[in-house]
Amino acid sequence: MKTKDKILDVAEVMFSEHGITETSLRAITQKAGVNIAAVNYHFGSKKNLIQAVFHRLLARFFDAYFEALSGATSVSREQALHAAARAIINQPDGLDYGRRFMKFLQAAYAQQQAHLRRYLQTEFHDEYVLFLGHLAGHGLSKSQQFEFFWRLQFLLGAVMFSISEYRTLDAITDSEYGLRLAQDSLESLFVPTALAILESK
Amino acid sequence: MKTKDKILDVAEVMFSEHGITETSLRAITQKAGVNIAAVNYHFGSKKNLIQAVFHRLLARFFDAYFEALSGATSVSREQALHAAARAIINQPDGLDYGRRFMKFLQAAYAQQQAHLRRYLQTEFHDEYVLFLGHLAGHGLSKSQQFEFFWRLQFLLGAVMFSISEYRTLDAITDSEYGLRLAQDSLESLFVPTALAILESK
DNA sequence: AGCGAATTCAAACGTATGTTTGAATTATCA
DNA sequence: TGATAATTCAAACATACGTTTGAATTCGCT
Repeated sequence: MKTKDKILDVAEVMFSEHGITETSLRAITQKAGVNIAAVNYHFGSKKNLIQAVFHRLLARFFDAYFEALSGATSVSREQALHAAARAIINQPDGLDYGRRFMKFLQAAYAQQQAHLRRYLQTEFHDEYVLFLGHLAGHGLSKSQQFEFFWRLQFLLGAVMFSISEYRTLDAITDSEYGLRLAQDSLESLFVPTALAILESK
Repeated sequence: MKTKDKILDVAEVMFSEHGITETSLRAITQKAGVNIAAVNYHFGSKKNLIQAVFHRLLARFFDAYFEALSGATSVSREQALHAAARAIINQPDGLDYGRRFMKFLQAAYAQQQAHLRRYLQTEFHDEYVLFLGHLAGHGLSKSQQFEFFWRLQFLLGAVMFSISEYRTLDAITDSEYGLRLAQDSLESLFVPTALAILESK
C-alpha cells in the first residue's frame, strides 16, 4: 500500500483512539512503518493531515448517507434519521468506522480545532446543507428554526457521545446486566429517541 | 488570595477553554502570576492538579443539586432533572460554571483521562449513586435498566455538548435568527427534552 | 539501460513540555 | 526577637514535539 494511505489509516485510528493533540507524528509514522518526514512530504503539516483524515471520514459518511436514501426525491425526517443511522452503524466494518468518526468529531470540538468546522462547511457545503434540510423540514418560522437548532445540538451531542463511547458502554452493560446492544437494536433505539429529541412536547 | 487557589481558578478556566493537554503549566502559572514550581509544590503533578480542578467542579455540582432538592424524602425523575438543570444553569455566575464543568467533562472523555472517571466513582461514590437513583427510578427489570443506561448516555452527551458549546451556539442563533436563549428558557427546553430522551416511545 | 522526477531516509533544528533543584524569601509562633 | 517551617523563586534538567535538510534510493518512462 502507498505510504500516504498507510499514514491516513493509522492517523485515523490513533487520532480517534487517543485524541488529536495527544497523538504525535512519530507515533503515527512508527506504527505505519514509514519515515517521519513522509508526513510533511505528503501532507505538508500535522494540521493538513488532520484535515485529510477528517475529509475521508466525512466523505464516507455522506456517501453512505445519500446511498441509503438512494435518490428519493422528497425525504422525510424519519427517513433521514434512518439513513444517517445506517451510514454510521451499518458499515462493512461494523461500528468501528462510526466510532472513529464520532470520536474524531468529539475530539475536534473539545480540542478547539476550529479549522475543522470551517473545513466541513466549505468542502462539504452542499452535502451539509442538504442533510440539514432533510432533518429540519420546511416552512418553519424563525422561532421554530431557532428551537430546532438547539434540539439538533442535543441530538448531535447524544450521538457523538454514545457512539464514540460505544465500546466502553457495551462492556459496562455486559458485565452489569449481562446484556449487549446489537447493531440493529441500536438503530431501533436510536431513531425514535432522535425523533423525540427533535419533536418532544 | 492564596497561591493554591489562584492556580486552581486559572487552571479551571484554561483546561475548560482550551483543553487539558493543550494547556501548559507555564501558561497557567503565568496567567495566575505565580512561579511555575508552585504547581508541583502545592499539587505534586499536573495530573493531580487536573483531579483537584475536577474535584471542585464536582463538589459544586453536587452541593447545588442536593441544595435544590432541599432534603425532599422521595425524589421524582422530573424533580431530579429540574434540580440538576438548576445546579448547572442557575449559578451565581450564570452559565459560566456549567459551561466550564461540561467542557471539562467533555475534554476528560475525549482525551482518555480515565483516571478522572475512577476519581468520580471513588471520591463521590455516594452522591453519584444517589443521583443516578433519582433519575433511574425503582423496580426496573434487567432489560429496563439496560435500556435506561443507554438513554442516560444519550442524555449525558446531549447536555455535555450543548452546554459546553453554549457560547458558540448562542452566537450562531443570534446572528442567524436574531434570537438568543435565556437561562430560564434553556431549563424549560431542557427538562422536557431530557424526559423525552429517557422515556420516548 | 539510463535519465530525471518522485520518494524515502537518518539526522539534526528549534522550541516547548513537566519536573526538579537549592538557595532566597516570607510566615509562624515561642 | 529569633529560630523553625512554609513558601517562593530563577535556573536548569531531561524529554518530546513538529518541522526541515540534503543525501540516498526508488520509480516511471523512452
